[in-house]
Amino acid sequence: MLDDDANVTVRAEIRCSTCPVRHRAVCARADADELALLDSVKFYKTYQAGQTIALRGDPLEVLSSVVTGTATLSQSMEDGRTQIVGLLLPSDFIGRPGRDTVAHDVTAVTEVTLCCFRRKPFEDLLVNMPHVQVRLLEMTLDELDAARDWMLLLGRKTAREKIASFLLLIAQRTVSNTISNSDLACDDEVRISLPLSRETMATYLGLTIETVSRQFTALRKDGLITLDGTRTVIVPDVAALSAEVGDGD
Amino acid sequence: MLDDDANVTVRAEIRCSTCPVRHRAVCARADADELALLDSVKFYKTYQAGQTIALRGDPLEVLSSVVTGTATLSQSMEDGRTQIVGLLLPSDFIGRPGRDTVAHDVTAVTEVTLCCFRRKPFEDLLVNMPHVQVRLLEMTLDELDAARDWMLLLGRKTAREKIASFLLLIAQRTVSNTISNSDLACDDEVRISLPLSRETMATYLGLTIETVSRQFTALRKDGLITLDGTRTVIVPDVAALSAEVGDGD
DNA sequence: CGGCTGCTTGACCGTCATCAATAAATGTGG
DNA sequence: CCACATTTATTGATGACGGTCAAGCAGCCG
Repeated sequence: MLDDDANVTVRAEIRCSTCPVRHRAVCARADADELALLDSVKFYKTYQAGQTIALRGDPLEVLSSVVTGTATLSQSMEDGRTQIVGLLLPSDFIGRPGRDTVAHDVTAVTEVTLCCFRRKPFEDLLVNMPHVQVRLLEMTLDELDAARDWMLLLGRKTAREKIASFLLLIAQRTVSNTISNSDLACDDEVRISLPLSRETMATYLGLTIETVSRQFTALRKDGLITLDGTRTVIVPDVAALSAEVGDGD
Repeated sequence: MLDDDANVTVRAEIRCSTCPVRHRAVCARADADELALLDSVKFYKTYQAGQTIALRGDPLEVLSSVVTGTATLSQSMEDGRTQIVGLLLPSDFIGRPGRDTVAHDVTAVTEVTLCCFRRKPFEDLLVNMPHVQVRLLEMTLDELDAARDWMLLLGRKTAREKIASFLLLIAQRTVSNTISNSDLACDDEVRISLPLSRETMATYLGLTIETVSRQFTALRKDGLITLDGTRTVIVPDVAALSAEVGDGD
């Protein structure tokens, strides 16, 4: 995992206390002692957009938290069909203590900075960091819920519902990363800047790139969204878009 | 959760030491002290096929392990479209410490016996049961992997591939529940008795009941399976069926 | 035996994938 | 800064896979 071709490794360039994901990542509820432990062993790595961070089956040597940028977890079939099975946004955790190989391909879709720990030392430290342990279980349970919600989308939703769900998901996550966990309910229009290309969205939603494009056009023609360039979506009426999702998300 | 209409509650009718899931459930690596703690607070409940075990949004009062039988986790949309997001077979855990409401609908598909714990006491005990805590994280990570594998199936696989994947999944889980975790690679034919109806399979696979039925027929005509009644499938050549899956599962 | 439920089969149709051609955005070098 | 090349996105034409609607069939139990 975390191959070193053409990416930068820096040891502890940021103090945890000023870290942008300090209060949401796996260290969220770490006390002073725990934080000092983490701080002493952590290091940063940066990957460029498009770079592979890890491949399924690789030895799992490094665990990490996303500090900035967006990465994907994906699963592929022999003939090339691929499904993104997880979006990794700032504060999300990569890798799992107790496993020795990587379970899914990890790819940077924008420039990504990771806060890294070597796996073995981290696992050893974990015993003495009950708050981190609890937080890790909590985050894993959240991911499980998210994965299961996505299963409903993949198995049962129409292309239009998938796009609407996706836009609202990104809107929600953007809002809760800027403002402090507020819900997205304001009547104002919302500007979303998409971290993903049409192709990546298609891979995430179980669609083709053409269908994604057509649904964007359709939503635009129906006045539910406005496009500013290709990567910025304006949602004039969040409630109206929510009505397209098909369930109470 | 765990409403009491028409189901049986029995306190500690089985000793943990003779429990069929003792070595695979959340208690798998519990030591003598931990097991004694669990034993003193556990109780059993039995649900009939078709009964609702819990509904999304219910207060989460009881956590449990499946001892015998099969249950499903499912997620529904307003208009009734439903996706099964998890199969619960013996040893699987239901509910999550740290949450106070049920996240998904839980339904018994056969008669189900659960080994139950009231949530609050269980959470308190958890602090003193490190082995249980670790096992719980491990099981949650396994579930997450399984959910993500299923996302590939739901998003990218054809109906035929879905059915083949499902049959092999059940075959694998049946084998590893009888023989001790051996892999299913024997050249002999394998008999699978399906715990699910066509309808439930469809809900699990993101298909309709008609498509499931048609694919069973197609696989039968191609000599990949034989049906004995409607609930028993004989796979004469596991490798041949595996070739229909599309990836190295 | 009739009625019920669950499964299979058939006919038809819609959604989305596929193939293909532009068009727009992005990048590169002169 | 513009011409050109390359990637990314849009739009169109067509068809296949799986969904829908509907009828028949099989097993089960009173």
